[in-house]
Amino acid sequence: MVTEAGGDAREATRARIEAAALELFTRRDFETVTADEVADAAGISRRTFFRHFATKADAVWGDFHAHVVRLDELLAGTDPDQPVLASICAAYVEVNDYAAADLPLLRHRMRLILTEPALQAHSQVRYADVDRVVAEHVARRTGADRHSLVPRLVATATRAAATTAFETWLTGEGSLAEDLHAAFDQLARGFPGLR
Amino acid sequence: MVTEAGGDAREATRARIEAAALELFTRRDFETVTADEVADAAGISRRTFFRHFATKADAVWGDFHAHVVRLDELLAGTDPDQPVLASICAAYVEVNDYAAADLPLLRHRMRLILTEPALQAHSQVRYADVDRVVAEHVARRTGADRHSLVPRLVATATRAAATTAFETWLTGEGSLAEDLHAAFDQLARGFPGLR
DNA sequence: TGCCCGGTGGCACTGGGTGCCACTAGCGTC
DNA sequence: GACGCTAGTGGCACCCAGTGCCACCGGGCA
Repeated sequence: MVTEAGGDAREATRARIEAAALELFTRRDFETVTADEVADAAGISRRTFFRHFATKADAVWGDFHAHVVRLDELLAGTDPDQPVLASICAAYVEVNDYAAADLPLLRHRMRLILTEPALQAHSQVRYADVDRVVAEHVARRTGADRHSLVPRLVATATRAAATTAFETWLTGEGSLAEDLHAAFDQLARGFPGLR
Repeated sequence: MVTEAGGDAREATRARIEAAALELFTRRDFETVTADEVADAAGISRRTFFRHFATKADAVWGDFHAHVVRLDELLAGTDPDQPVLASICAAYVEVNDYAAADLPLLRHRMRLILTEPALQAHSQVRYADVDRVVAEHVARRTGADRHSLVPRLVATATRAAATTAFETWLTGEGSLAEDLHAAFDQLARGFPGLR
């Protein structure tokens, strides 16, 4: 294989795989596309595909770990006077603040993740990291043990809010930030009218 | 195969598979146990295993569909004067009201589902049915479209509460009903102290 | 007896994922 | 220039989940 100047050759093939995967998965079903086909489309071997992505599903997620790290940093840097829920909402909005040019890509990606059963299932594993980070933030702010009810519950409930916001964003026309704020607002007010 | 008097022979083998699977998965890891091993332990062939359960993971869940149906009926039969969140909480408590003798089994099952990554992932698919049922209930009660923000959000958030309640129940000593009420209470009050 | 039918077992096949080995290109060292 | 090192790759064999197909076997029924 030709190594194109510098050590970012690996990053380049990774990006090529990612693009090929997203294109194929969007054009057809996720399940009917085999790893071989993605590898072919990306111009690499099946074995190499699984060296870059542990799972077929992982190719859809891009560098999600970087997002989690960023979310963690954002949460750690929030104003202690800001209400906890508001700080989580702000961090979610910030970490999902994509440039306009990247929005179509994000739409494709999220549509896949929220629609395809296999990817829906896989998302649970990825979101576990998010939950851990948020629960630790809540624990820091409240002094509670991070394994106790409130930190865990806030983490899973806010993630539920974020996921639902993504769903409404996909089907609607508003901005993602608006939808996130709307969902968090409902959550923080304890669903007014339903109590 | 010997057909043991009546048409419930199928149900009997299904129960045998389920017991063998739970026992093996609890004793070792879920992933390291092969479908062949479960089939052997249950005294049937691998092919028959997959006739009773579409997935290795499904053997852990028992007849979950019946639970969803029951939850749906409970929600449909709730008092219209009762607050919506309270009606969902009550339905969750009711559908998880196990006899004391069945609690150890439930603990094993839930520990597996909440601990093993593969089962965590699979749970997302099963819980999608629960979310649909709850969202429809909220839509009925509020008059909102069942695909709009509030019904969806209430469904995912209450499920998050229920899941978290199961986690605290597993690690603590309280009753499941208590933990469910505690989680729903936090949720319905919008997390007092965090706003 | 002949027929249907539900449950079963065996077998071959696809596809995801892994371990192992061999090859190559780049790079520094003597 | 020969040497070794390393990162990235390809190929191959293998394991395992899940499926389609066919053959068998038992019980009920005309």
